[in-house]
Amino acid sequence: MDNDMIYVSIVEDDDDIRESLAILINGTTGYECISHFRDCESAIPAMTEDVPDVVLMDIGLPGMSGIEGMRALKQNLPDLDILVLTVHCDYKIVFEALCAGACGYLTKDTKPAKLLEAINEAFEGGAPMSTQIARMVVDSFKTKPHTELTLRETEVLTQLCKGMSYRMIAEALFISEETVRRHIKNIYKKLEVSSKSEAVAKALKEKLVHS
Amino acid sequence: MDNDMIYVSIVEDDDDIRESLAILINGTTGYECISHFRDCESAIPAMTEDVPDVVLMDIGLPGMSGIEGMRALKQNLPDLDILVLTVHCDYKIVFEALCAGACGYLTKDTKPAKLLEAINEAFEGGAPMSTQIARMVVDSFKTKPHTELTLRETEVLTQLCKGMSYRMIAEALFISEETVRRHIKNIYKKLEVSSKSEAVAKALKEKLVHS
DNA sequence: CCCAAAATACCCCTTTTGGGTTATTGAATA
DNA sequence: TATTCAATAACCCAAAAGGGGTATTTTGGG
Repeated sequence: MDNDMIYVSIVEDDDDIRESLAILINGTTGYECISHFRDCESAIPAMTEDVPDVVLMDIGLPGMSGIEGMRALKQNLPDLDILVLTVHCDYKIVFEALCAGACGYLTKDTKPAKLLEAINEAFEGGAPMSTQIARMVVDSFKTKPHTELTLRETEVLTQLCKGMSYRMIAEALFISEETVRRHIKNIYKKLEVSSKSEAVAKALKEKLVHS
Repeated sequence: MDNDMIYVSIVEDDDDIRESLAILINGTTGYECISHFRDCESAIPAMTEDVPDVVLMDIGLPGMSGIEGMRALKQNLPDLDILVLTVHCDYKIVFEALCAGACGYLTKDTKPAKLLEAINEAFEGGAPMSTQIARMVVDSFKTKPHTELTLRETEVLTQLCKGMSYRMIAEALFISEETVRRHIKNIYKKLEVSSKSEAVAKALKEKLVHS
C-alpha cells in the first residue's frame, strides 16, 4: 500500500457518471478508484472485504438508498469516510445523510478539481461540503427565540429543557410553584402543546432556547 | 459602491494581527477593509452606521466577548455575515459561536490566501470553516444510539421525544400502559434520569434517537 | 396618569407520572 | 439443558403535572 495514495470507491447507479468519476480519479496522481458499484447491495459486502479510504456515495439509488447504505456500511466500518455526492439538496435529505454518518456532502455540480480536493480533504479528516450545503448546516445551529414568548417564559422553558420539576424551577427562579405553573400554562398555549415532554421536544428541536 | 468589491470590517484586539489583516485585505483587488476595531463596544455602534459585507470577529476580546458581540450585532443586523477568526477550537466555543449566528469559523493558522477565499465564500452565501472545525460540525449530527438501551426501549424513547403520554405510547406500540411504564422505568435507570422531560432532554441533546 | 402586558400568587379538582414489587413468556446463548 | 435477558403485564400508592378560574402588583408606554 502506497502511503501517498488515496483509495476511493464509488456507489452510483448512472453508468456514465460512475465511469467518468472512476476515470477522473484513476487519471489523477495520488488517487486510485479501487472499486465502483451501481447499488449498495453489491457495494456493502465488497467494501467490507476491500476497504477504501473514501467512498463517494449517491443518494438516489435503485433498491437500498444511499442513506440506508451508509447506515449499513457504518455498522461494519464506523470510521469509514463517506462523501455524499448527489443532486439532492433539500434540508431533510442533507440532515438524514449527516445523521447517518456522512463526513461530507457535495452536490453533483461540483467541478472535477473541487471533487478531488474534497476527497483529499475527507481523507485528511475534514468535512468538505458544497457552498450552499455548508450554509444550511451552519444555519441549522442558529437559535430562533420564539417571539411570542416573554423573557420570563423563555427562562422557564430553559429550565424545563434541563428536566427541572415545577418545584425546582420555583426554587431556581425564586418564585412560587404556582407562578411556575402559570408561566408553563402560558407557554403551552403559545407553543400549542400540553405537556412538559412536548414542550421540551419542541423547544430543543426548534432551538427556541440556548441549550 | 463598486459591485465587485467586498467590504470587510475587523474586530481583533491584537494590534499587529489587526493591522496585518487590514493590510492583506486592502492590498487585494476586490477587497476593502472599511473599518477595524479592538473591541466590540466600539465596533457595534460603528458597524451599525457603516455596514460591511463581511465581519472578521475574534473571540477572546477585552470586555465584551466576540460571542456576545455577535449576538448584539445580529440583533441590529440579522443578515450580517460574521466570520469567526480565532485560536479557540473547543467544542463549546465553536457551537456557541454558531448558535450566536456566525456564518463561518476559521482558526488563526489559516493562510492569507485561504482567508481571502473564505471571505469571498462568506460573501457568496457559503459557510467557510477550517478543516477540523467542519469535521466537528458534521460529526455533531451523528446519532449515537445508547448501546445500553434495548430495541424496544429505544422505540419507547423515540415516542417520548414526540411528547407522547404513556397511554398514547401504549396505543402506538400495541402494548399495555403497564408495559410502557415498565420500559420507561428501565430507560430512566439506564439514562440516570427520573422524569420524562429529563429523558427527552437527554435523548435529544445526545442524539440517542433518530428525530 | 392611565392602560395593557407581564409577572406574581392562590384556589379547585382530575389525570398522569414515577417508585416499589412481583410474575409470565419466549428467545438466545452459554 | 439451564440460565439469562427482553418483553410483556399487573398492583399499590404518593407525588407531580395539567386544566379551570380569579386576583394583585409591577412595569413601560402613550
